[in-house]
Amino acid sequence: MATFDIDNVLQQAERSCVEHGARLTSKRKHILEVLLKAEAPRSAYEIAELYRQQTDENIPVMSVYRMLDFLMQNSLVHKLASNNKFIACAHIACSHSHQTPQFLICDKCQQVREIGVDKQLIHALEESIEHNHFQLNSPQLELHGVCESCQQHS
Amino acid sequence: MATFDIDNVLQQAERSCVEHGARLTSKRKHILEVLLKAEAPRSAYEIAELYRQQTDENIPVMSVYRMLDFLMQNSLVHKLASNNKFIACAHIACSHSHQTPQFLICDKCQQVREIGVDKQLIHALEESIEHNHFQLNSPQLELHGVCESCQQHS
DNA sequence: ATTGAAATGATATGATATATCATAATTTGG
DNA sequence: CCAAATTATGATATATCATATCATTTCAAT
Repeated sequence: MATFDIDNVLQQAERSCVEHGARLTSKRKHILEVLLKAEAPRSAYEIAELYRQQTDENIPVMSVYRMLDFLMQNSLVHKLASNNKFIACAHIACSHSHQTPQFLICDKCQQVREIGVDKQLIHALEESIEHNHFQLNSPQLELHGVCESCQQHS
Repeated sequence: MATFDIDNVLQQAERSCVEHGARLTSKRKHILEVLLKAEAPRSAYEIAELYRQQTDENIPVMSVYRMLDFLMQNSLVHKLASNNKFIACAHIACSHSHQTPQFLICDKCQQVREIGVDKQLIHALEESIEHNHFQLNSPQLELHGVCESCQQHS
């Protein structure tokens, strides 16, 4: 990852938090930065370790969980339920409003692509589900498979 | 649940295992029975506890995990990645071949419905994803929300 | 019966996550 | 500006989920 400008993304995150009256403290920002630099989803414990390496400061895992909660509430980070890891939102710097994320998780290299599935498709899925008299919270999809690069190198 | 005939389902499970040369031992069968009787998804530790209650026999959690693995390999049980719990397949007694399961998980009462999303829809979703040059393993969907009954009683 | 393979038990340990109370930092209202 | 209130973070303990590994038992096939 990190092909984008991390500083720019962080600034945008800052702006977005200010707008919502949320406090993006220095530590929370560092946690987000760790995830932005990571090439793959990380567990809370991995994040704590990376935080130590990158800031030379110790951080309790407890705090990491709390900061991740904050970041998730503000749509800056997503949790992948299928592997209990966390990932920075790929659309922080985008201007358009955030839609429900859909993830393609490569089971070989662990890299994740956050994609925008066709809205009509998602809408149809929602309809089909509401047919079952079920009220969706958020249709976050996590799809496991093999990414293009890993397909070639196998 | 348990509006269906558990014994019948167990017999069908037996038949299906024999066909595939898989050994549905007495303990494995009991584990499946525990899940068939449960009203909601259960964790491996909960299953071990229910097993004790229902058979008056102790069982190591290790063994439960192994037996769950077996049952999953034989499509008799599914794992819900989003909450680390297990559920009996809703289609064991159905004659038609098993398709990839789609789950509606109620975040209030924890009950789960295993639904058949429209095949065309799933197909379209798969296409859309393969457009991204991603090779799907299995499009198991876990969708969180509120079920009909809980919507009414809130 | 003997042997080999599969299943289960037993023990240890790793990995993920939450509860709770204490302390520190920040905001707010006078 | 200060005190109180709120929010954030630290520290400790413990719950919960899962795997590794080696020993023992069961079962099927000869």
